[in-house]
Parts: sequence; structure tokens; C-alpha cells
Amino acid sequence: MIRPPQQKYNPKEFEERIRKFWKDNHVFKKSIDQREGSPAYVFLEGPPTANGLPHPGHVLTRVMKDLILRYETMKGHYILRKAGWDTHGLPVEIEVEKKLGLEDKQAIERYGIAKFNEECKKSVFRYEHAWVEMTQRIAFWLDMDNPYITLKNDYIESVWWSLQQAWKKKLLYRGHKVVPYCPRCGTALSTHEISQGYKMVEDPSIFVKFKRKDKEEYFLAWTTTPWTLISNVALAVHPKEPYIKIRLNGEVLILAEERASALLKGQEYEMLDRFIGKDLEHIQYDPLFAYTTPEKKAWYVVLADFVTMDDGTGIVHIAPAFGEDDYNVGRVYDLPVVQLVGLDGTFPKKVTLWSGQFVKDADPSIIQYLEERGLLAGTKKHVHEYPFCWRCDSPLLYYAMESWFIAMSKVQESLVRNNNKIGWYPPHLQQGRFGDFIRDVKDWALSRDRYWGTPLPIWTCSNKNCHHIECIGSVQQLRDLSESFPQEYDLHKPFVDELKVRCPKCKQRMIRENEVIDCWYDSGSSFFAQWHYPFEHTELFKKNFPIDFISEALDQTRGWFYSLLAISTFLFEKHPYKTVLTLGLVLDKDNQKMSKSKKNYVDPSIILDHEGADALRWYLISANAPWMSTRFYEEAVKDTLGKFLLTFWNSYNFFTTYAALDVFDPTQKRIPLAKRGALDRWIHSRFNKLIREVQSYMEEFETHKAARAIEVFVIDDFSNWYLRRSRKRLWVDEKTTDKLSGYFTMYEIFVGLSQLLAPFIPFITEEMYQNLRTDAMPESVHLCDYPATDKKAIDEDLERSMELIRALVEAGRALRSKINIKGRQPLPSASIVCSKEIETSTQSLVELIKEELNVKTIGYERDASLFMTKTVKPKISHLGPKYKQKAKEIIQVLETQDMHLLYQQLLKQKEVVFTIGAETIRLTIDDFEIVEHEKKHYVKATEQDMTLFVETTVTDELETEGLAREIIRRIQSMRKELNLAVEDRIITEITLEEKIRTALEAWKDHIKEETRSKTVTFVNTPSGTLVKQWTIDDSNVDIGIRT
RNA sequence: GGGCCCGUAGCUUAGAUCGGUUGGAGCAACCGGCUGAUAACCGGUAGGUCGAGAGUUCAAAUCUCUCCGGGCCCA
Repeated sequence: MIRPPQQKYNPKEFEERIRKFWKDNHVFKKSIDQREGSPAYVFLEGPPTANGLPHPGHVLTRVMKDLILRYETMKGHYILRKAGWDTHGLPVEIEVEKKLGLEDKQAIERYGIAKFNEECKKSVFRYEHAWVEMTQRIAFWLDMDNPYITLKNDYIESVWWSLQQAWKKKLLYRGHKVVPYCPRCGTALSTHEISQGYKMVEDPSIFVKFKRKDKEEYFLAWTTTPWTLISNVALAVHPKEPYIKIRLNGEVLILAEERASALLKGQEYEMLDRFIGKDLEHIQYDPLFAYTTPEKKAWYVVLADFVTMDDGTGIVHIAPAFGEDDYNVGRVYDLPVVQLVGLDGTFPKKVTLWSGQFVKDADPSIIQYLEERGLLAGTKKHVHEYPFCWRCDSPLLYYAMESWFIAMSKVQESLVRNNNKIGWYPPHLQQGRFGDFIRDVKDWALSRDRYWGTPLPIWTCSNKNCHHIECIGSVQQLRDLSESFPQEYDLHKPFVDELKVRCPKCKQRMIRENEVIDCWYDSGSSFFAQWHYPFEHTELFKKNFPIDFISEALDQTRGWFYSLLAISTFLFEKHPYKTVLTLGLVLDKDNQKMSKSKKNYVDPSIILDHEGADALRWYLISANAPWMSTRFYEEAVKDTLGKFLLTFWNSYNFFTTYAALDVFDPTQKRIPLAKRGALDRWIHSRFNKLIREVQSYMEEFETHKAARAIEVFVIDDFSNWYLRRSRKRLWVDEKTTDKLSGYFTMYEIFVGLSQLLAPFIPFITEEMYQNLRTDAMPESVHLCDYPATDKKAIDEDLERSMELIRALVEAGRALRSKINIKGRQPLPSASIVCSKEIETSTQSLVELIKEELNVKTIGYERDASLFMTKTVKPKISHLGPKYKQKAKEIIQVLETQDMHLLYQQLLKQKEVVFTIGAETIRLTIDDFEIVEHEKKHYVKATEQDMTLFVETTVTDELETEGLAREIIRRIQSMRKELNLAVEDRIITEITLEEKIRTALEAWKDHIKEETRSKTVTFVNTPSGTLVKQWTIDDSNVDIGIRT
């Protein structure tokens, strides 16, 4: 039995109620379990870190994931939805440092690593509660009772196993990485940290001469960091750019041609030779300083693409220890890494001239020294951006630190191959941002000299003669090599470092590499580590690999999307996921990124309280393509609520009000679709086409288009046309077939819509479904199958006809508006002039026009001339040249004539004759333009191949009927004002002016019927619970009603 | 600095693959209308240098180039 609805849309109340319903009845679990054995659709959750509050971007990701997963579930897939938490990493440490007031790494060590990590562990779940609550409130169904957590021993063990695999494949190696380093804090900074600390500074830049070993010629190089010259090992030129050899002031210099013209403007020099950079490769030169003798060949010219012609000389000095580009070119040429700077940022003893000086402070002195030796060709102030430490504000040095790497460059081809197998949404990322990154892949710098993270499982034998290195891949292996491995353990620092591990070769103690690993490696391992593979759940892993679907925001492209692919590629040589949906970012009202510091941050819970989860979800889904950035603010969500959700809700309200009143029973014998009226068949046809449309959009993740298609259907087709046109048949008291057909149709569409919309707006659909479902139906809308298109229900001809009818109605309404006769005033007739074909196809629907346009009769005609009359008007452009000065007089004469008669005359006699002064003028039909217009009391509108004529004669009788309708309408609005129920009966008293009172006597019964009045009396002074005075077309009408 | 994405009415957007009537629609505004569900709806009015400039073309919102603005990623 269908209950009448709550009147108000109160999302906070019913969303909470429905969450409880799901929980009490384990609906989420059932939605998974009932699909067991069905084809799997594998999903992997990108783990968030719960050490900060969730923001609107996280809400978007979770809504989109939920939409896709609910949709695929209803389409019959078996989907596990394991939650995950990312728990390691520098941001966690920084939070804890702040909380504990620890300034640097030394402070952390003084505080104690064990205690520090304990704090980190607590910190990562600090806002877990807020995350869980947000997740539940937006109805993201996720198994948060059994999440994978990257800090668990089992998870770490899986990660270790994968690192051991890398080790066995000889992909894990120790090398150097040039990182921004703060000499004061004694720590490298992450890119995340330095991005906040760039400043514009002015540094000295110098032009330095490097003497060719074999000739009295000089390479002219340029640098902004003179202190790095001491560690110089090579000069780089661009292989393809032209270089020239010139004589300037008696010296022979080599530099880029393009730069020479810029640098030596106005100076005279002699051009000696011209060649491309490639020709200079391997030419040796004399070092500027001899503080060290490198173990590898150094001091010669190398080729590098990064050399630009934007500034400098086109010859770049290379110091691999102090620049990333330098380091990379050094690896290509196997150059030595000369590092004549200490970790404290000063020159070591070896550098006798500047020993102990801070490098940047030594710059002027180095410049002076070069000048004295005649190696300086010039200086120039140079303004550029330079990074500073965000903590202590000292200038950072780029510094080659030892680090562990995974040799991704060795599996580059495999990466590209696997990437090409992934379905990217939007597609441009595949070969664009992501493809570019993969094609130019760098080795993965894996280690971090920090505390809170998965420890790097590499132990080195402390015996100098042995030096055996072991990469440990399981807890068992570690236990076997350790003395007294405890029962209870935690695979973090400091436990792993305190273990006494014995070398399997020489039995000496092994020491672990101090570092932890990049936390991106943790989350990128989730596709196997979540199952504790390969130690457990091997079958589960195999069933769930590769993953069908992942989705995160755009910033994860080179983050998680990459780390998953990287790890999967070197472990399994396979793409880890088949489809990746990349979401746009969530911005504020002014298209700015949301951040707490800008205070433009919208708290999702406020919107959840005010507009509700469904409105929030619908906005995020329908506003934009998923991969476009979406502006997020409460007003926007509010608009969505008003436009779509309330219309949908009110339609439902309308249906259930009447269905409950009439005790409509959906289990009774169904009226077959073929036996229902055209309107019912039409909405079914539209609905079935909608299903098809929605599904095809969903397959391409064009969720916004799916949502908009539904919106158009619900608002335009269903609510504003179908339901409005169906109202009348629900008002009759008898149980007619037509009424019952209407109920069945509405019922079916509402059940269908609740299922179609369930993945989008899970609460309101559940609320409706619970009221509509029969015992034979699943207990929740989320346990239903997704609606499938019934092709038989689609009737293209009917849809086309309805389009014509609706177009005519619109044209008719525009007509009324134009002639200023309001819709409540009935008019005698309307006629449609069209072809026989159109008549046949629209005949069954034509009654709809009658009511919409409020005309007494409606009919078809073939010939528009029935309503048109032809006249002529003088063709002035024709008469002018012919009659010159007389034309004006002729026109004046013609204007006095009845043009209609003139036309008749022209038709019969072919000419008109009259005289002007002495002259006889003969005009033929050619001197006139034939114009057509509607006959008196007719107006017309043309719509496609149809013309609509409306007769506008308002007889006294029609005028009275119009007045009756005016009165009815006023009484209805008064009923509403009193909040009366539809079925409540009233007593009505009306005071009318004498002249209309008599005329209205005949309409008394009609007014009584329409307003559900027990009695209608015309009185002198009306009384009632509500009495109102109205003015209708200049007449005063007072109305009083009471129950 | 480099790469990628985006820019259409006050706001949200359709149209861009594949150049072709007068660039559609919704919200907001104004005027009028409808209403036994509606915060809804209907008719009309106003509002556009399609980010700017140049080019290709008979024809450009659409193709090309440059620039400007916003965003992301990488330096």
C-alpha cells in the first residue's frame, strides 16, 4: 500500500533514516554478497591519509567512485570495495614535528625515534572519524571495517617482497641524486617543501675561460654559482646548435654563434671558424682547479640537449654533484662526481684557499682569484629565482646525496607498452601528460633519509672484507638471520635497526641502510599488498588482478597512477589497471584552488546539513565532465536542489498523494501497455529511450551527460508534460481504466526512475522505492538490477507526433500571449492545417491541445485559405518608375479603396481602371503585391509543417465561463492557503456584482464540483474561516470559505 | 622556464571530431500568463567583440600560429 509522502523535502531527516535502514539491514553487504559468482568488476581504492580533514576534492572522488561502483553492481557485477589508508610519509612527520616542537632531525633523534614514530602512528588516524563520517554521509559504500593499512606488518612484508624482486632483477641500486639541501638543517628537502620557498635573488654571474688542452684557445662558459667551479668536471654544448671560434682582443674564444651576437654587441671580433656543437665533443681542456684528481676521465666537452641559447654562452660548466642536469649528463658520459663541499655547506680542508668558508660567501673571493689568473672574461649581475629553506630561510644548495634507486629506465619500453593497454579517461592523458612522463622516465629515487616509513629492507655486512648485501623479502627471512627475533614486533624504525642480523656469509653483524622508502611506493603496492600477497590470499590476488577500475584526481597522474604502473611493470610486466578515470580538481567560486590559508574552503558538512547528500552528489555529477575542474560552492548546490531534486520530489509527492487517496494497488492485474492511452505509451517510450541513453553515457564515463539526460526527462517530459496532462484523469472520482492506466504508468516510471537514479542519488531513490516496492521486490533499491531498455516500448512515430503536438501547444500559448487573451478565458475553436499524414499521426494526441489551449473544439483542415483572406497592396517600387510624379496620387487613390474588393476585381477583370485628372490609369495584377492575412477573429501560428488557427471571438457565454474559472482558481488558492487536504469539503459563499451574478447562476454547480464545495451560495456578505476580496476584470468578487 | 588542460550572456553551460542558415538552452532580471504537486512551469523582452590578435578560406566559436588569463604537473 502506497503511503502519502512527507510534504517537505527534508534531506537531513530522511537521509539519516535511510542510513540507519541500510545499516540495520546490512544492505551494503547484501549488495556485494548477492552478486557472488557473477562477473567481477575489480576496484582498487586509492588510499587517503587521515591526518587531515577531508575536503571537497575528496568528496568528489568518493562520489564519482561510488556512482560507478553502484552502477556496475546494479549491472550485475561482483565488486569488493576494500578501503585503504595511506599512513607513511613526510607530511605526517612534519605534522608531528610541529606538534612536538621539534626543529630538525637532530631534535627528533634526541626525542627518540621510537616515541616519535609512535606519535606518527597516532597522528595518521587523527581524523579517521571525520573521514568515516563523511564517507557514510555521502553514501560512499566502502568496506571500512577491513581496510588495508600501509603501516601494518603484513603490508610492509608484501612491500619488502616486491623490493626483493626488484633486487633480484638487479633493478635496485645505490646511486646519487641531486636534491635541494639545507646545510643548516642538515637535511634534504622534498619538492613539496621547496615549492613554498622560492625567492627572486640577485647573484653574481661570471664568464669563465677554459683553456683547450691542445691549443691556445678558450671555451667561454657562464655560471651563476661560482663556488661549483671548484668541482667542475666537464663542459656541455648543445649537439645541434652552431658554435663559432673568434678572435677578440687578441684571444681565441669558442662560444655559441647565437650568444656571440647577443653578448658581443658593438665589439669588434674576427670570425675564425664555425661548426656545430657535436664537433666539439670529447675535446679536452685544462681544469681551473686541481684540488682533486678524479678516478675517472674528466675535463672534456660533452653534449647535452638541456643547453639553451636563452642566456650564457651556450657552453655550460658541469658539476655533477651540484645539479640534476649535470648529474644526468655525468651518468651518460661516466663522469666522476667531484664533491668538494661538506654537508655543512663549507669547503673542506682539501680546498686550501677557501677551507671552512660557506660556499656562497666564498663567491667574490673565487671570482677575484679567477680574475687574477686571467681566466675571467666578465661578470654580470643575474636576477633569478632561488630556493630557500622554508624552516630556517637559508639558501639551499643542490647537492648530490646518496640514494637508492629503482632502475625504471631499464623497463621503460615495458612501461610504455603497458600504458598503451590502459583505458584512460580523458584519453589525452595517455599519450599526453602521462605518456610524456613515461617515455622520458627517470630512475625512481626510492629512499628517504627519514623516520616514519617502510624501512628499506637492505642490510650490509659490517665486515669490510665481506661487505655482503642482503635484500630481505620476508619476515621469516629476517627472523632466520636475526638473533632473538621477538614474538611481538613492529617492522618500523627503530625495531629493524636494533635487530642483530647476522651475515649469512661470514656471520658478522649486518647493518641496515638507514633510510625508509618513498611512501608513493607503499600506495603503489596496494594492488598486491592489500592481500598480503604472496604470503597469503594468492587466489584472491589472482582474481583481482589486473584491476578493472580506479579513479582519483588529476594530481595523481604522476603520483599513484604512476607508482601502480611502475611497480606492476617490473613485478609482473603487466598493466595493473584496465581503466583509469582521472577527475578534475575542485575549485572555489572564483576558480581558485581551495586552501585553508586562502579561507575559500567550503566545508562539505555544511552543505550536507543544508542541501543534503543527494543534492551534493547530483551537483558534482551533473555540473561538469568528470575530468573537468568543478567549482564548488553552496549556491550552486542549492540551485541543483531547486531545479532537479525538488521537481523530482514534488512529482513523487503528487503521485503518492493521489495513489494513496485512491488506494492504488500495484499488485492488481496490470493493464497491458498496448491497452493504455497514447500519453502513457509515450512516456514509456521516452523512458525506455532514456535508459538506453544513460547506459551508453555511463560506459564512457560521461556521467554529466547521463545526469543531464535524466534531468531533461524528469523535468520536461515527465513532470511538466506527462504528469500535468494526467492530472485531470486522477481527479475523477470513479475508477476509470484511463485513471488506472495512469496510475500504473506513473508507478512503473517512478519505480524505474528510482532504479535508474539509485547510483546517482542513493537516498531519495531509496526513500521512494521503499514506499513503492511490493513484497515480491528486493528489499532495497540498491539490490535491484539496473533497468534495461524494453525495445518494444519505444514508439518513434508516437514520439515524433508528440513533439509536433507540444510544438503546437507552445505556438498556441505564444499566440494567446500576443493577442492578450489569458489562458483561463475559453475560446471557441482552434484548427490545425496540415497534411493528411500529420493528421493521422497526431490524431490520438490532439485532445491534449484542446485542454492546454483552453478551446472548445479542435479540428483539422487541409486548406489554410479557409482562415485567410487575400488582398493586394500597391507595389510602390513598381509604380514609381512607371508613373513618376503621378505615382503618389495613384497611391493616394488606391488607399481609399477596399483592397479586398480590389483583389476580387483584379482576379475577375484582370485590371482596374480609374482616372487621375485627365489621364486614365490601368493597373494590372502585376502592379500589386498580393498579401495574405488572417480573417477577422482568427490568429495563426506556424510550426514546422503545420499551421494553427485560433478563433478569438469571446461570446458572452464564454466570458462567463472564463469568469467561473477565475473564481474557481481563486477558491483553490484559498484552499491552499488554509492548507486543506485534497479531499476536504468546504462551504463557499460568494458576493458578486449584480450584472455577473445572474450569468454565473448557471456555473454554480460547476464551481461546486471543481472546488469540492458542499454548497456554493451567492450572498451579500460572505463569511468563512477565510474571506478574501478579489478583483477580476474590473469586477469585485468577495469569497469566503470554511470547512 | 617546460608540458598538458581550460576560456562561449552576470552565472552554469550546448555547439569544436567533420568549418556552412540568424551561436542554442537553463539560472538570475524585467513584463505577461498558468497552477488540487512544485522552491516548479509557460509565453515574451533584454543580455554575446564565442579570452585577444593574426592567418588559411567564398565562409571560422570550430582549422593554424602568437599572445593574455585560470588551473594542474614538472623544473
